[in-house]
Amino acid sequence: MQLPEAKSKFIEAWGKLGSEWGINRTMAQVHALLMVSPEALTTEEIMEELKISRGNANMTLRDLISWGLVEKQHKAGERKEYFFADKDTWNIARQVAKERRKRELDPIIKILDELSKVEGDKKDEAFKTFNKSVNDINKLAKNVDKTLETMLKAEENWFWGSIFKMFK
Amino acid sequence: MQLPEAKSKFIEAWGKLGSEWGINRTMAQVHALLMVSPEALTTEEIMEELKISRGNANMTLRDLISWGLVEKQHKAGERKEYFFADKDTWNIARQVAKERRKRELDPIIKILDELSKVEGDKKDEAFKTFNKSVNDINKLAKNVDKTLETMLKAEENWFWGSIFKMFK
DNA sequence: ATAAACTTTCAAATTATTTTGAAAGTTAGA
DNA sequence: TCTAACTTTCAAAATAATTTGAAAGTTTAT
Repeated sequence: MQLPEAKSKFIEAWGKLGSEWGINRTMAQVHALLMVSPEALTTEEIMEELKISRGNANMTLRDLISWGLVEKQHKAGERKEYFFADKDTWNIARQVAKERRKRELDPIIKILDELSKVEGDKKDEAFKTFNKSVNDINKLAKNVDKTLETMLKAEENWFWGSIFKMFK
Repeated sequence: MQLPEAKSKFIEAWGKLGSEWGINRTMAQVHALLMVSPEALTTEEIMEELKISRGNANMTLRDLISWGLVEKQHKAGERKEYFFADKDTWNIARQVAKERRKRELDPIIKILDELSKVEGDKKDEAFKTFNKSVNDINKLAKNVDKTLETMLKAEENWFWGSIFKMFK
């Protein structure tokens, strides 16, 4: 297999994985492309390589920037914007964990907290089951939340810091 | 807030969370409904409660069974099938991790292994970057895979076993 | 063997998500 | 200021995912 073929396989696979995990396929593909590009790319180049429209490229890049996975670069004497992806997988994982925590975990914990407070007849099986399930999920979610928080400040923490070295 | 309202909020929230993580909204909702139901439910009851069609209910229940989250039950002297969800959050988490590992992580590792083998000009920046990114992701994926494997047999392992007790 | 009770299938309809592309907006330099 | 280079927006179009519902299939009891 040659590089160009390998590259498109990688982009395709990353796009598929993303879409299976609720991340827009194109966003994952643009990210994949930038991850294997030594140089920052222009919108034009990305449109060209992935055969996507200008609007799509623009929106996707903005999203990637808001996820903290891509940054804009400017080259001296050029008007064009260049886009560059951090290639440190650990940073990427941390960044994704951080964003998903903020966007999805935190909101559901808020709801679960509310639902934990619902009062009812302690003899009623329906109420008992509801209560137990909601409370258990809430506990699990809070534990995941705490674990992520610890993870995200790994550098400051000897314990997780040493666990993470195992993953590098 | 009363139980019926709380129940629908829970079902709605679980459905939303599912869809954000690539799990069909209806599937997550049916799962949520069964999680708060002390008794096993029939297809009819599920259709009724969630206002979904028979076909949808049937397919969704089959999916949930294939995910290992729901099981069929039969009541003596009845033709109807009843559906019941495991309510132990830790089992649910394990089960989901197990399935997603099999369905999504394993396939991507297979692709990454192939792409790791691609040969090329070691002076070429494009090749070097491709190689490094693919290899790094591959390593991370393999570590996640190993960690999940260990997690999934937690009971047999003193280290993770004791970590997990913190989550129970 | 037949009928009633129940489950499964899947093509077509619906709904949700993503993508396009042309127009509007912005910026930098002459 | 004006214009060319570049970026952003967003309504409409295209695509993808989900859902429906009626027909076909299956099972059980008589």
